[in-house]
Amino acid sequence: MIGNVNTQGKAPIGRPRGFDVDQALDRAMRVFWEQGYEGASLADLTDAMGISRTSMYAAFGSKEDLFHKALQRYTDGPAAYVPRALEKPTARQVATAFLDGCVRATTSPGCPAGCLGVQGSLAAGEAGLSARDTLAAWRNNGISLLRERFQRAVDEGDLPAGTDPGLLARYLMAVANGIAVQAAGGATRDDLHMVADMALRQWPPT
Amino acid sequence: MIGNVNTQGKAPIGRPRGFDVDQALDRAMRVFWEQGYEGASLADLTDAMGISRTSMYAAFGSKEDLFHKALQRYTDGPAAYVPRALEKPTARQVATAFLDGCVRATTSPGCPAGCLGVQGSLAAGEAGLSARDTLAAWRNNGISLLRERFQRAVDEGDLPAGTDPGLLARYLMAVANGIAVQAAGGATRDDLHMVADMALRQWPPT
DNA sequence: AGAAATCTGTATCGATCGGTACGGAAGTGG
DNA sequence: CCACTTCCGTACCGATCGATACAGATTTCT
Repeated sequence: MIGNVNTQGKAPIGRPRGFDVDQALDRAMRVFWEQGYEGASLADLTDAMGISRTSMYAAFGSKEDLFHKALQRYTDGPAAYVPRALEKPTARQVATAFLDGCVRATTSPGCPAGCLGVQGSLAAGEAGLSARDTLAAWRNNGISLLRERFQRAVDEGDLPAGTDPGLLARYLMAVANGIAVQAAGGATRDDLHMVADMALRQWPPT
Repeated sequence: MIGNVNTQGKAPIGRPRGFDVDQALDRAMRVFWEQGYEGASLADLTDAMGISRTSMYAAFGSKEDLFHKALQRYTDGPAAYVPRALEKPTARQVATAFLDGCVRATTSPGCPAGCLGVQGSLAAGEAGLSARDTLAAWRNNGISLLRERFQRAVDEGDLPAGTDPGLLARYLMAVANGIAVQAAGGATRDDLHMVADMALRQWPPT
């Protein structure tokens, strides 16, 4: 009855879904974020989502599918600071906004500490290998986005000629990942903000 | 029959152990390193150690005890670059040796990629909470060691007066953790060495 | 030799894992 | 009304989880 408005005009035939898919996905994202892919059991997930196993499988396919959809939601939600940072006018502002967004996202009150893209599945047994590889690709994609943005900055003269955009991108991502690890270990937002500032102190002059 | 030499002179009564404790612990450390605490099952561990479940429980107590002993072995082995770095004469050399050792340890051929202290249990379900907290404390202890060393450097005039040793320490640990995450995702040693160099480019002047 | 102590392999424990079969409930179309 | 479609709760699947009971094997001490 909730949240399944059919934009085609007609209501879908059959019994309507009894829960809000987006809300359930949000709850699942939190659980994966906090406990990791392997550490989150079906019982943990369905309890948090407020639905039964059957409903979860019918709506999302499998635990792995659910994880992928939760990661997509994470990308569009808590990790939306990444595309926003890429739009900043200068490379320095991109870097600053990226690390600032990372600090905020990994220390956000009411959300699990750390980054789903890091702690979701960093090392895993056989059951979690797929999730691990998915997250590694997710992080590498972030590096690629930063590299392309910094390449553009070099082409535009915003960064000095001869600057290695790939190195800047990997450096920033490494610092962000380190901030995420520290956040997962309980570091405060102020602590990590100072770390981010320090990491940018030697940014190439414009 | 192997490797249980009694340093007290007398052999212990009862049937002697049929395997080398240190070697078995080394194998277990590798499994935890590669698969994480929750991702490493008893079957994975005992298969790698070459012993039965019973022998493992008799010799090490429990999975959690085994993990603690494996972490201690990791501290004394692959992570021994930390105390070595702390002994360097200047703060800059400490920082350089620390990050260099981190890059080497997290990209060592024949060893799992990444750092056991990070990926052993970063996010976990109920079963892995103890391991997660243990590793967070382990990383925080590393920060404390660095901070104390940098405080000494400030006192000795090796670092400029007014330098925040705690910030330097947390910054270095964050970079090291980020390097470990990148290594777990497949970054090469050369990639990460350049990242480490860049992270030190703005180190306070001596 | 015989008692005592320790180690090892098998076989198993109850609990939980991810995933599913099935039937009734609840909505649509005619 | 009725046929049809879909959702949901229960109950259950085989497999695996960490951990253990037990008996036989192997060693030291007396």
